[in-house]
Amino acid sequence: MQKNTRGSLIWLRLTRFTHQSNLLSNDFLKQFDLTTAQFDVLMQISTYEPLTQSELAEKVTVTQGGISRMLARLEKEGLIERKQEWKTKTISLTNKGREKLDSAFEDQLEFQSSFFDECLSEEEQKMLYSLMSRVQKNSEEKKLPKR
Amino acid sequence: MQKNTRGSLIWLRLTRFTHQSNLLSNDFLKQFDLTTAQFDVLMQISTYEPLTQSELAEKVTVTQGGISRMLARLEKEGLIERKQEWKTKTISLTNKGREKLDSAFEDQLEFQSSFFDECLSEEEQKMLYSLMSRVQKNSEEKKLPKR
DNA sequence: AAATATCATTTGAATAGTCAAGTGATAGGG
DNA sequence: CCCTATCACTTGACTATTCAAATGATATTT
Repeated sequence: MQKNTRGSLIWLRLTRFTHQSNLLSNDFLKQFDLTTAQFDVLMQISTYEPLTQSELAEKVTVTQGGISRMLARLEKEGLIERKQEWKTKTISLTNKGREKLDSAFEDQLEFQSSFFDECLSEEEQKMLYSLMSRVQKNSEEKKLPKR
Repeated sequence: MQKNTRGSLIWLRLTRFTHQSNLLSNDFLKQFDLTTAQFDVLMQISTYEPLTQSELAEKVTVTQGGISRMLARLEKEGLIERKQEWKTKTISLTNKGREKLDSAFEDQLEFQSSFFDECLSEEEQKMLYSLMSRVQKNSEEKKLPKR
């Protein structure tokens, strides 16, 4: 037993890194009173607004239920608006949401980049991006039975 | 606005992949009546048992509180045992836990590997492992203030 | 021995997510 | 005009996690 495969070792590194960087990022974003997940969602809304909940769910790869709860929280905080429009709800940022995102945007992107800048060369980062793009797309294609 | 940095793009791929592969893995492990997180914890226990909760928390990079709840669930299922021993609780697998882990082990490692085997060559996998090892170690060093 | 410090674990309140069943709005047949 | 199907969203029950405050168990100091 205990002969780990290369794949499982890569998988472990990815998992641990993602978890750790999320914690650090949450801690970093505390100054803006945001979480990493919230920042992610606000970014997507800002890029694609106006859009429906299902479209947004697709973008952030979260279930409809998940997005519903997330948006309920963001709405309570006054960062986004939902308008029932036809049988759909249309989502957009409020001014407050846009301001908050703007204030955090540059710092957060810089923060994210620092994880890679600190230990990889430009070339290596390109390599990593290209490898992960393929791996990520591949996983996206392995769809769950009925999502 | 909206000029994403390379770092933030890598970060997004990593996040999306990890999330997606977790879902798929949960779905896969359903046949063994396990979740990905539980498999991870059982693996670590099996490798290092007997060990204390704090040691385990360290291994799976989860907080003490997190490990406490996780173990409570696993104990309820009869997969692990906790013995108060001195001021510490010592954790070990039960026979049931060991059997369950054994039954899932090979399939799960194969499953994890498939994410990479399907789209990367051997060389590329080595590359990815080496890059991610550096990135992950780097993130581990950026410790949170007081963990 | 009593008071206090220290370490390990638990627990309350929260975020973030899943799945699956339920609700609301509208469109189309009968 | 009601019945039903269908899409979009919500909600209940659950896992998994965080942080921070509380509890337990033992060791030390007076």
